[in-house]
Amino acid sequence: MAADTREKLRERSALLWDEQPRAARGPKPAVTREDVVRAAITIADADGLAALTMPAVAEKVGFTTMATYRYFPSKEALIDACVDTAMGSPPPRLGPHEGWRAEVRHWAYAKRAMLCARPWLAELPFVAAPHGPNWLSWHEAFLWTIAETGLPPEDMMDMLSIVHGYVSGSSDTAISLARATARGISTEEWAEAVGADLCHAINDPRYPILSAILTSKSGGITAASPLPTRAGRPRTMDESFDFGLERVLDGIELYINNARL
Amino acid sequence: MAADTREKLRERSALLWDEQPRAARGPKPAVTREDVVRAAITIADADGLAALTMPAVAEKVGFTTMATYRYFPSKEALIDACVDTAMGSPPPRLGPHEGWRAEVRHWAYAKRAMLCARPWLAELPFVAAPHGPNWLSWHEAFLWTIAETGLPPEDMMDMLSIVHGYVSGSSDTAISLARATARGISTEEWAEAVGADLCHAINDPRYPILSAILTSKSGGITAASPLPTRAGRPRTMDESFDFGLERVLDGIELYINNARL
DNA sequence: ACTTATCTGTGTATGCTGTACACAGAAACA
DNA sequence: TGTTTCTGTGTACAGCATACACAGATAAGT
Repeated sequence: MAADTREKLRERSALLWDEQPRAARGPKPAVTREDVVRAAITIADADGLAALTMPAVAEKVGFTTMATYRYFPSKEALIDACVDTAMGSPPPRLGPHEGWRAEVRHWAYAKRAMLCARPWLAELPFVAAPHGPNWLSWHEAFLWTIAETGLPPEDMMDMLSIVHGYVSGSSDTAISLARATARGISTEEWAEAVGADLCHAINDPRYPILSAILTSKSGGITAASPLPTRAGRPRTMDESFDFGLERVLDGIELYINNARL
Repeated sequence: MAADTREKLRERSALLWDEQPRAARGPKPAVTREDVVRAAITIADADGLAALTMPAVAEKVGFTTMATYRYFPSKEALIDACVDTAMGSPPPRLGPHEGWRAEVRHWAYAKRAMLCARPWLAELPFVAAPHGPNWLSWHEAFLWTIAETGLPPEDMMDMLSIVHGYVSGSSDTAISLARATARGISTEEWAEAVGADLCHAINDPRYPILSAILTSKSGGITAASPLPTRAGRPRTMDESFDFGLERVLDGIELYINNARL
């Protein structure tokens, strides 16, 4: 790795973690770094990550494009700060007597809700990007919920990886819908666009099972979920997430119970 | 949704699915669409998604930037094709007597390996993007493995969502490492960069549990895994993935067994 | 109070991107 | 032999991230 790259990463990380002392000389900045981040987040919330440009941020804040660079050395550094701020704090835990399973469920719901509320967060690749205080807080909150199980540290971390992985991975459809909604696309139009490609499978010999599922009476694309649902007991997108989460929690619970023996 | 947007999506989808008839008049194209896609994938493999620009693709193929637009109407459409091609075919199943659990495990490993082999795939957000033949094939392959359980269609689709979610979500660390490796960054350097931010938790009162784990004798950052491992039984990144997958499969198995009653 | 160092926001400029458009030549049909 | 239609090229433009130099503002040191 070029020393250049390493230095840049260190600088980005420092911007997230280290309070920089206020400059002694010179005029005071017109706004704070927090103001710039707030403006950037507002833009991303409204018009998506593609609209988050340095000129747009500058205009929102009220000064010239280049002035933004007085607050953040690069767009990457600004986005780092946006991510950590937009992530927010993890939810407060339910209570002391709820048990780890309810707490983990609570955490997972909150994480999913956070990702759907700010769908642009999921567009940012994890490229050894600096992780800030809030990112660590979410991890800490999960570890707290699982600590009562008495699992050894490496198991706790792996449980975090499981639940985090399931939540972020399985929410991509919901996030896609959220992104579409944020841009003024109706749920029906979104479902039509997503479902259109699935329909290519129908009657295609390469996809016998998918085709059977999609044409079975229990299959079908609904507005609430592009995945097949049974007429009598349709499972919405959120219900599918819940269903999957319970399976994951079952697996974790089984391990915990076995580990206690 | 603007009719414009919808039409563009339809065009992108058509490019993935519909064989366009060869033009009758005019000169024959110098290369094929597949050649263009191959060149683009080569660039992305070598230098990441950021290096995948229209000029770069054109130069690789051997003609002018604008000629690329004779093959794909937009960069988005080109990337659609790259994604589907780069994903490749799902692995052949193990055999008729291996059982669903071994088959699903096999599928999950293959999917993870595919994502790590082409880390730039994970950088592309799922924005109601068209899904091509290979994408459907991976789904079909999974459904095949789970079909023998006799679960109803909606359960099969949800199981797919669970495993797909876990695999893609929990592989982000491994993908990040793969991306770094592809760019010539050593594993040690990568681990140092990722671990640096975790270390901020140490002795910070906001992260008591994380701090305790990181400073415990079983904690520590190793080259193979930025997550804590126990000295006696270190769990590498891949082992953590396996461990988590087995928990997920346990949860699924429990449901299947209960459903059979 | 005056100098001087230093910081802020601005203006200008550069190289890169995706892509629109018009054109010249080539290939097949009439 | 036109005529049509498609391919690859050249030119052009708007928008992006960002480098650089500058003017004015500010506060520390004298």
